[in-house]
Amino acid sequence: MMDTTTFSALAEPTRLRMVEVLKNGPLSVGEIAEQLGLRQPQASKHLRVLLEAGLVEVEAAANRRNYRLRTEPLQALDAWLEAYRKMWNERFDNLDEYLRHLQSKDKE
Amino acid sequence: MMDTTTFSALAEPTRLRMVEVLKNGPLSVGEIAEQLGLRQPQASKHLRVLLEAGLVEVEAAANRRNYRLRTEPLQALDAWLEAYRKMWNERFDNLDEYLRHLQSKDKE
DNA sequence: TTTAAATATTCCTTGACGGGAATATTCTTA
DNA sequence: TAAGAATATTCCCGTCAAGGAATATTTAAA
Repeated sequence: MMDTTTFSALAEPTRLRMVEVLKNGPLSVGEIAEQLGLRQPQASKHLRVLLEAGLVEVEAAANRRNYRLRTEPLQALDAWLEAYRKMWNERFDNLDEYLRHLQSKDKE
Repeated sequence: MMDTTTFSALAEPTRLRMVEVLKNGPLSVGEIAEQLGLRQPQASKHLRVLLEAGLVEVEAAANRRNYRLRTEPLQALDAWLEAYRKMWNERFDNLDEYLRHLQSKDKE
């Protein structure tokens, strides 16, 4: 069963934006705060949550701390979704079948 | 940009379990409550959140209300993940490339 | 070694969320 | 129409998360 940690972390709009910004590559706290219009302490606090959720990792570089996105939790999410993908594919197949049915009737 | 509603709804363990149980098909409130060991009011309350998040839909059948999983929000999640799938595929490609590199060195 | 920049942490307050218990609502059936 | 089953809602309470402000910590540079 899927753990809710990833969902909780991403349920906060600011943190979701952080993840999206980090998609383009690692950034320092200051850069993240600037891009999102946050005060530095709030940026640090949210990054801490993301860190504890395993969604980011840190690398200290001199004065700065660079945060990089980790894909593992997202891959887990992806795997969790697998079971549900079957659902909508299945439904699409049904629709597809129905459309074929209509079409064959059309020929008559 | 992805909406956080789906994440919020799934961040609650009980609601996540509800979604997973509903994967097998629609269930009434009472059935859901029973399967998850919940009191009926709590089940109704959580189902309301899922309903407002668009993760389930209801169909009234006599005395009962049958809740069915809706895949749209999950499909949106799936689409959102697409951008990140590229990341880990890319990384895998790099590893792959590296292994090929090692192998070609091996031949020397 | 003092100063300054970058980042993390703490304290405080407020608002949202979840559970429990009781009650209201809806629909069926006698 | 009254009674009962299934479900929804309300009220209360405790907890927790998030923002603001201030401060601590770490590291570089003068």
